[in-house]
Amino acid sequence: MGAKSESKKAYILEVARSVFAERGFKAVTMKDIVEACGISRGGLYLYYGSTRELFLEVIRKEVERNDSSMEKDLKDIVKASDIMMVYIKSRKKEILDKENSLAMAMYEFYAENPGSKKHILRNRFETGAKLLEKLIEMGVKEGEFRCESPELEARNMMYALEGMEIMNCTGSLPKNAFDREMVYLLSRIIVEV
Amino acid sequence: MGAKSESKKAYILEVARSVFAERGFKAVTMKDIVEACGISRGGLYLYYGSTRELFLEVIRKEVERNDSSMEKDLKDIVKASDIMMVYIKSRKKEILDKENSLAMAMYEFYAENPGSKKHILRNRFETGAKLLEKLIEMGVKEGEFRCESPELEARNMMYALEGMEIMNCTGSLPKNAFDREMVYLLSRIIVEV
Amino acid sequence: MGAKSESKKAYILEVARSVFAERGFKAVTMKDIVEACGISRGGLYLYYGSTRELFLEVIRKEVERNDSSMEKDLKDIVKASDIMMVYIKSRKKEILDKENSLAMAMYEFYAENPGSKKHILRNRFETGAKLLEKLIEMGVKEGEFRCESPELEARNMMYALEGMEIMNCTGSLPKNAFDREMVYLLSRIIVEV
Amino acid sequence: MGAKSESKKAYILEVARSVFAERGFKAVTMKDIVEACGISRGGLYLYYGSTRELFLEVIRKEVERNDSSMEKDLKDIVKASDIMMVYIKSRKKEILDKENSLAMAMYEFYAENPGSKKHILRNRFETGAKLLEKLIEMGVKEGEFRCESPELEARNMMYALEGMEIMNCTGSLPKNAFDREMVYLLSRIIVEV
DNA sequence: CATGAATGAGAGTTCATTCAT
DNA sequence: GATGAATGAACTCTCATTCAT
Repeated sequence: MGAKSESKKAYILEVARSVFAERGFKAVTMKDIVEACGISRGGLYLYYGSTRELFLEVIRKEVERNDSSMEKDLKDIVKASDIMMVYIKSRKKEILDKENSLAMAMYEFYAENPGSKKHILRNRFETGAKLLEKLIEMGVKEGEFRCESPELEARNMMYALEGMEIMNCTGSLPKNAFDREMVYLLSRIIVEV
Repeated sequence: MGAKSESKKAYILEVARSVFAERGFKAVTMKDIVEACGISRGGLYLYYGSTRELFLEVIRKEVERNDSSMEKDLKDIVKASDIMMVYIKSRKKEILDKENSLAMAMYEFYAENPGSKKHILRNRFETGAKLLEKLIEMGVKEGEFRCESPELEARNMMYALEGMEIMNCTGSLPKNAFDREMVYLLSRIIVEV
Repeated sequence: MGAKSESKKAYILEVARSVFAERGFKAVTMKDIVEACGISRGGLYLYYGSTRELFLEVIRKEVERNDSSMEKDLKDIVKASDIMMVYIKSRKKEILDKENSLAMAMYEFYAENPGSKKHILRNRFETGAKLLEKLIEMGVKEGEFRCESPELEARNMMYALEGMEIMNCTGSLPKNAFDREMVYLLSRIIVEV
Repeated sequence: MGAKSESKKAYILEVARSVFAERGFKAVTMKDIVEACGISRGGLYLYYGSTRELFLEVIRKEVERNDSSMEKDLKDIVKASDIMMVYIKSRKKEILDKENSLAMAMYEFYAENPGSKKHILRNRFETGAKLLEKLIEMGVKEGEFRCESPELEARNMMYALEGMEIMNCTGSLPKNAFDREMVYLLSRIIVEV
């Protein structure tokens, strides 16, 4: 156990991720994965026993990747508004890149498994809200931002991001809507010079 | 002539609605509907030929119901903030009543049929945004509200509502989060006496 | 029994005949008949209990019709070759008018019920062979024809007719093939003047 | 690719052939094949996706078999009348061996697919007619046969064979009828010594 | 007589999962 | 480890047949 071919396991996971991104969670069958990977049916079962198991692993990797990617981008940045821009851009990419996004798959998965540990969606929200809150507080201290309730403002931003993500998944987010909303959100807290 | 028994058709639709509310769209099979209705396999096909057909009918009825329910509630109301409260309460009920909500089913459905006519989600967003914008404008005129950009404020509210809806579907919306957010949103525009 | 509406029974039979002519025997369902007739499911069962029952009745009528039609055409004809031409023309119409022919349906039916009484196909062959034999004999006596074995010649003609019929049913009889064959068959027995 | 077990594929085909021979084309279901083969439902679909696909393959093999069987029998034969006897005997076997004949199944199949490429019935007729024509010509040259129009004589023989085949399928060909007809056909062209 | 809603048996098809090689 | 043939459960859909009205 645990041994086998680590590289093959990783390969399967990578392919599975793209399948989930394209088709969501429920619609994906083990057969789909087998075919997308170009391996044998039995071969897949050697590594993963169900789409559920596969998906859990996919999102575990996803979390890791996101964490490290943010960390990298945040090195050497000092201004709060700059960090916020980095975060917003990263979410923008995530939200608008429908082809490559696991969002819908995760919505489907957690709709069926709401109590799941390591709830990546809940986690993403809380982490993001906390980050934004800190940034706003930092910005207020530095005189960049003005805001009476950084926590609530941060949460409002996060809700709006979630809203735009699901709307984009269902094809109901107009072009430019993301940018307009972001400009508006920032305009509410930025101190004009 | 689409006649058959109108009451039975309505009964099936009602049952189907609850099945979709409980299980989403993709996971529901005709067999599920048959069993939930307590009728025969062939009996269901007499009225509806697929889950898709059923679902489209369910949401058509849903739209009708919502429209008429809002209209009823809006009679005799004159203050903008009162109307806004009615709207918010109606959305609150919709969003938090997970057992009874078609939200997840609609997300799944439109994720697969993004270009669909009568896109109820897009429609709901646009209608709501327009309504809130008008209300804010009215409120500003009456001195109840203050707001520099009613359109953007309204859209932000709608995005936040969408965000809370999907978060609730996936079990990631904490209790009270809805109320806290609403209080915050209102606090931003309400003129304190 | 036997009473009901005779005209409706006849109407159903007429419609059923055209359905069998178009689709053969096996492929036809009671539902097809119901729809073609524009009556109710129960209504059809009031008169006929199965496609088999219907088909048997259809071919019973068919025999009657053919018998009487030949008789009519044969009145006042005296020359053997003229009568033969009438018979050949009547078979030509039957064989080539694919849209309206019950041939394929009958082949299917008797392939499943080879021992059936009132075997219309066997009957048609024997009757036709006997007729042609008599005609050839008559023609020989009158000096119109020459033929050493009227019986075998007649049977050969009948086999060829059957062969062309099934070939036409399956789309493998070329245009003009019927006429060429008939000219050849007649050329073998006609005495040139 | 299309590999799986070649022997099993062949086994299925062999069983399917006998089922088609017994029941025709339309009446045969995938379930029938499954049961006759003693394999699982899914197992059959691994190899063939429909009765149509199966049938097409069955007749493709049939053509191959017939071609090679004729070739084998024709080695070392020199007299035209001998070759003709071989052909007639091969058709006799085909026509009279009802249990084992695909004739009715092919009639049903092509009645539904008249325009089909590789129309085996049309082909069989044309090939047979051409062969008989050549043989008659050869025989005439050698003084074995006498015939004014080998082409038309050959076609007449083929039509008669077709006629007897369908009549046998439907149970309307009397015993000995085949032999009587053949004797007659040959008597018309054979030069008595 | 006539209707047509309702039933349930049965065919088609797909896939998760196992297992001999 | 890896393969892919094989199985059987589950789902979709159609129709012959019945029966209350």
